[in-house]
Amino acid sequence: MFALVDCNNFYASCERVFQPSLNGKPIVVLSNNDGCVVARSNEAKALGIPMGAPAFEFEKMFEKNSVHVFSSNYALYGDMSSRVMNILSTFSPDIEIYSIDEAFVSFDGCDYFSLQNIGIDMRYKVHKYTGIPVCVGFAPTKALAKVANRIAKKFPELGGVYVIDTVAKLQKAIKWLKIEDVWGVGRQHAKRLQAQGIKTALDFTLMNDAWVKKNMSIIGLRLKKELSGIRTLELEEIQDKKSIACTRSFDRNYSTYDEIKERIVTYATICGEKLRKQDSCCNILQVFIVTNFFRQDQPQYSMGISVNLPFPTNSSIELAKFAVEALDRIFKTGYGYKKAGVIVMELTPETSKQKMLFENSDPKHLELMAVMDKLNKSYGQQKVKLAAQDLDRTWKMKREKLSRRYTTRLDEIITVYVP
DNA sequence: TCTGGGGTCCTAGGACCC
DNA sequence: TCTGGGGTCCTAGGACCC
Repeated sequence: MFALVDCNNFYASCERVFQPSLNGKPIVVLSNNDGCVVARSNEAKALGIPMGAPAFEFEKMFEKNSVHVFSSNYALYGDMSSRVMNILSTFSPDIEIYSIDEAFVSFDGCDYFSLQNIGIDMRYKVHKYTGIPVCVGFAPTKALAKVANRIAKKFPELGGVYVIDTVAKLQKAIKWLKIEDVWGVGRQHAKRLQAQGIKTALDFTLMNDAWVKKNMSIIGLRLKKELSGIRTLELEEIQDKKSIACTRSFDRNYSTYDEIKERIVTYATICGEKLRKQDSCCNILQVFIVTNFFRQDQPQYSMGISVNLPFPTNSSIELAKFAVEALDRIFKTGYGYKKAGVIVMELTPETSKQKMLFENSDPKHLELMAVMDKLNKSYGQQKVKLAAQDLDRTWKMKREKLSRRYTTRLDEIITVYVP
């Protein structure tokens, strides 16, 4: 059996741990630049605030309903996540961290244990040690564990744990689950399936294999089996990333080459840091720039370009150089740019770097980057920069409602008043 | 005025090879 | 006049996830 453990309204719950007075009150957490709503407490959901709602459109509504608004605090969420995952690892050595707020845990060979009780214990310990509420769903396949988790979340009277361990429960669950809520069925597939008269996960499992294969590829076919109780997905090992991206919207429209160039260099530097963290080099680098497509009154332009590097590298200096060369080939004046990004691909391990005949990554950079990474780790992100970056720039991203980094910075830890 | 960011996998079709 | 067959690799685009 698999367990799927999923934190409830994760980002909102993280904020609440350190401000318990907000329990029972509506909370939303915003994306970068305080742009969109990316997390909502149950109370905020009940107010009808949709996922992805643009913050500026809802400002008055937030105020009227006393919604507590937070900028995203990834230092906090990342640390809280690893605490939760550590606790889950004590229940079984076989765990797959599926995202920042959920994990699959394998309980194969535990036939004589009560999974219900294990689930209750997981919930208790995670909440006791971190303050984060979670729900647990058990089932024989991953897709069904997702379903079980959904049921645990949807029906609070179950106590946050649900086990699908009989045919009757399986049938009942997939009959209850609407097709558009199935894991792996997005908007497009849902539309096409509904057009075929498919309303529930059960209907889907009764479909013709050929149709599923043709319209949803072998992924759809696998999903169909999973929902019927036949295992096709196993726990996955943590693997190195196959591509790494740094893409950001700007705080305003940028129109000059120099402004964009500075951003591109910074994004390339960040890609370099991420590459070095997993000991990879990249062989392809992609750069894109786009104007603000919400502004129909302004001329639009978007362009990307992908460059095959002459040698694999993870040196920020070299990546920045190639990124600027790429930018030069796509930048056009006369537009207000709103977003840009650098993506690195075809990653190969640092250790198996191929020596090229004529050109190679500068070996001196290896040590230099190691020193840069070390300094930035001790003194804070982006303390040591390339000269092509804006040295005065501190943090232009809009983050007006940022909470403290309670768990990762000594100078920001929680204050306790003793009367 | 203001609208996020970072990933994965699969397929069809074209280019190319012998 | 008649004009094969079987591969591989790459890429763009589409779908999905959180």
